[in-house]
Amino acid sequence: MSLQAILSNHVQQAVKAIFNAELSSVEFQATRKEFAGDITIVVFPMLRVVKGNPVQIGEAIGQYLLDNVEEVVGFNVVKGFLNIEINDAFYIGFFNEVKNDDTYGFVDVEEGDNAVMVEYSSPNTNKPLHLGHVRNNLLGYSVAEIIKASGKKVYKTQIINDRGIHICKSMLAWKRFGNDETPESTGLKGDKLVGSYYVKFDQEYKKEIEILMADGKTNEEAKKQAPILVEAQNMLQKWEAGDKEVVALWEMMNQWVYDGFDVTYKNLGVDFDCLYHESKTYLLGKEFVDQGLKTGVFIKKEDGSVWCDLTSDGLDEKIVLRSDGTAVYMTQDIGTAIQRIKDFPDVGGMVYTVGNEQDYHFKVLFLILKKLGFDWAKNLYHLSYGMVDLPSGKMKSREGTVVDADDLLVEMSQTAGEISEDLGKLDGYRDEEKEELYKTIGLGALKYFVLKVDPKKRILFDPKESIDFNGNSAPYIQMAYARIQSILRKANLSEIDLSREIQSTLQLHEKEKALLKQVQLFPEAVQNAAAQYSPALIANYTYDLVKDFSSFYQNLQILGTGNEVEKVFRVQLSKLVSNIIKNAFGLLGINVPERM
RNA sequence: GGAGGCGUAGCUCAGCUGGAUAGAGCAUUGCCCUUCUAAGGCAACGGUCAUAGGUUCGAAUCCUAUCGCCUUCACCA
Repeated sequence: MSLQAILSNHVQQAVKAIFNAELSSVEFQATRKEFAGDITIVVFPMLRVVKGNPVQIGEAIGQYLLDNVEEVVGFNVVKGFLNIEINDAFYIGFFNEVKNDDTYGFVDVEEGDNAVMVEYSSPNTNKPLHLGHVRNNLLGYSVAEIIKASGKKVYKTQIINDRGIHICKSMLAWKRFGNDETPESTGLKGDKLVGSYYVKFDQEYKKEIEILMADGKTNEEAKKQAPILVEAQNMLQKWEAGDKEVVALWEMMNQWVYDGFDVTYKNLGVDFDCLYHESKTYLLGKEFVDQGLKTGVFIKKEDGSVWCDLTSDGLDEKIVLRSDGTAVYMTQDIGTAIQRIKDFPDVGGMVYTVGNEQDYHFKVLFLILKKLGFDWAKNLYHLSYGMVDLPSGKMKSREGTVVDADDLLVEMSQTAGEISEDLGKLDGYRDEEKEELYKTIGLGALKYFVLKVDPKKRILFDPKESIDFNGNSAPYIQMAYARIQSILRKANLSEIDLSREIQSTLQLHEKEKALLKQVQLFPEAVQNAAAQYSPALIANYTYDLVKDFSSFYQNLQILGTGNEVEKVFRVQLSKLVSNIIKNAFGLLGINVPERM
């Protein structure tokens, strides 16, 4: 039973015994550093059922707790705050319980029927991944891990946007200007190669528009009549008709892109359990549009287009099928969602990691699925996140103002290397070991930089200012971990008996107690993060814990002074903290080094 | 115009379901490496929580209005 639960029961009993009133809940908070005590009970909310002076009520309850609860050794009341002091024995007991639990605070997966599907990444296949995708991938992956830790089964997935006019543009440019270039012949990553043709297409397109406008066409006409665009549209029609040559080219170039993406995913440390291809699912939604028409969820207009009227829900009318009967984005997403539940019947909810520019789209999608009568539709969540902007504004692929994901990863580990060299940290290590470490540190810094920010806020990324390796950053926390590993090595485990129960004769320092209080709250932090789909919560919580530990441990002779029991306790406490760091960083997808 | 989001220290951000004197990092300025890793520690400086009202014992947090920035409201995806 948790401390809060114990106290909560007793406070309710106290209120009943002293004031003859029923208290439905008790409000707790951690006692602020300036005041004596460990945990604080807020008296104000009780005034609703107990009339009187908050200070006197607090005094009465405090006295009752002191008399009746073993763990309570003192109390004081400041205004309406009842500060309770808890004895060391409770914390030492708690510590003995958890000190050897390598997964402390992190619930194991229980197989059940409450699985969650998490979608993330889902890039277009005509451009390489950039920093915006990196944020998406890191968020999605981390949220998946956090949900897992909260006790649910998770399927990671993505929908691959392999259909539509944008692919044809790259294909066409490759045919015209490609000279049979391949990733092998050029040595380029496949996604980079295809991306370069997408840019090439756009350049040609602009040229042709200018020529047409010089001929006296209006801008609008020119945009529609440019030969290269018309040709791309023809190509799309051929693709939809199943033209062999076009489909073969499409398959080849898409494969190049997938191979390129796979490299980036691997470097980012993300993965997927299953994939959905738009080209294979875009027709599925139509079936359900028909069904919805019959049940009156949708309406058909004179021109044949199908709409969903959401005005009674405060939204607009939304198109779900074009007048020519072809599918739109919404149609496809309806189909994909239904298909996923068919494929994985244990899935009871889904999380979509998609940028906040699509907030409206998902609001509508979820509403339509509800109207279609799917009971899982109430468990859909749009994990919406803000854009990553540059000082110059938005990233735009066509204008080349993007921070390329691969380049950034290389830069990060290079920076880690430079800093390490300057500090002379790794003299004497083999080159491969160094490289591995630089990756761990550089990638960690990037991931933490992105994940520590509330998902819904936009991130400003200044390439000129490198990502932090100091302060509230992954390398700081990684270093704390590495130092603890160093302590554990030097502690000479054969001499110090780590498995020994810490005796009750031990006197806890104030800071040690404060640290244990935080440790106690960690599982709750994980649950909150899962409920809110927010890795930022875990990141900031971990930093707070490590910072407290660091400032404490800086002034502490872990192996030097004190008696044997204290020494063992410090080493074990360090070990516990490092376990928590490792597990928390696992939830963020960040590795921890044994030394750095 | 309708809808949604954001606005907290010079900069980047925390601040859980309302709680005590609003917290970190960076930057600036002092100290601290014969003490298991200084990517560190201690301290100073820095705030009208966009603005104005309201709700209440109590508001950065909830409500309303205003201002500023962003997104969205396509037979694009």
